[in-house]
Amino acid sequence: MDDLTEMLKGTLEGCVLEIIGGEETYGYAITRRLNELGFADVIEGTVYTILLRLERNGLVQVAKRRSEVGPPRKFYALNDAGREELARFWAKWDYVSSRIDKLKEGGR
Amino acid sequence: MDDLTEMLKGTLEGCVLEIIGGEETYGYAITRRLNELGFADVIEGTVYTILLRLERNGLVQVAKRRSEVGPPRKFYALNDAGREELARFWAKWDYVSSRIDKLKEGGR
DNA sequence: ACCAGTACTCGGTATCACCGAGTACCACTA
DNA sequence: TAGTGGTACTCGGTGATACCGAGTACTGGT
Repeated sequence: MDDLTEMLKGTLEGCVLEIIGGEETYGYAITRRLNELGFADVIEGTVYTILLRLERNGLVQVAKRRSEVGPPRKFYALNDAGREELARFWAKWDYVSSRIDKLKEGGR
Repeated sequence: MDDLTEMLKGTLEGCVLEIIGGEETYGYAITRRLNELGFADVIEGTVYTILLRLERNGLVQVAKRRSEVGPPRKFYALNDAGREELARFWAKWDYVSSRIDKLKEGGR
């Protein structure tokens, strides 16, 4: 699949929120997870900028812990504001994707 | 529904292509159509920038015609390149939206 | 000592939807 | 005939976002 970056704008951050909401995790692992999910071209730098933004916006709780296989990891977990933002994201997604699907089915 | 602009990036252009693909039409009417479809906050300026981009990228055929109710209209129709681009857009949309829905269902 | 894999930071870029101000055409009415 | 409202398009500039590239740094194995 060719370049998806424009279409991911506004949704990738929500995907990262969802992944963090599922379990406490860290940037490198989130990137791998996104790649597995089919977003093969999403790269570490992109995920880290999202994580820094989430932190700046007070949507996550951060804890630095040592790792046995490399440098320390910054673990992210959703706080209450993050869970609310995630709910808003899915509401928006449902709204937008249903309208687009309707348009696609020739909805008039 | 609150602000959708970020989520529409990369998809709004495709929606415009789809609308033009359905029938030859013009900017003002496309905006009204998008508003009806649920994209209530999409404004004329946005649609016109998309139309100019489509024209610049050689995806549409343009014809200026007089109107009985106002200034002349620029009618847009897809050419072959536009139809190909539209097909690519829907392929991307299907790909991305299915992955995101899977993530939403807790797909692991 | 070197290297591969892991893990994060940061300055800069391109693209896109949006905004605002401007131009202009037409029909209707006071 | 001047004004108003609806129609229709243009263009310079803004902000948000994903991406890029270079850099830093820790660990374990050869």
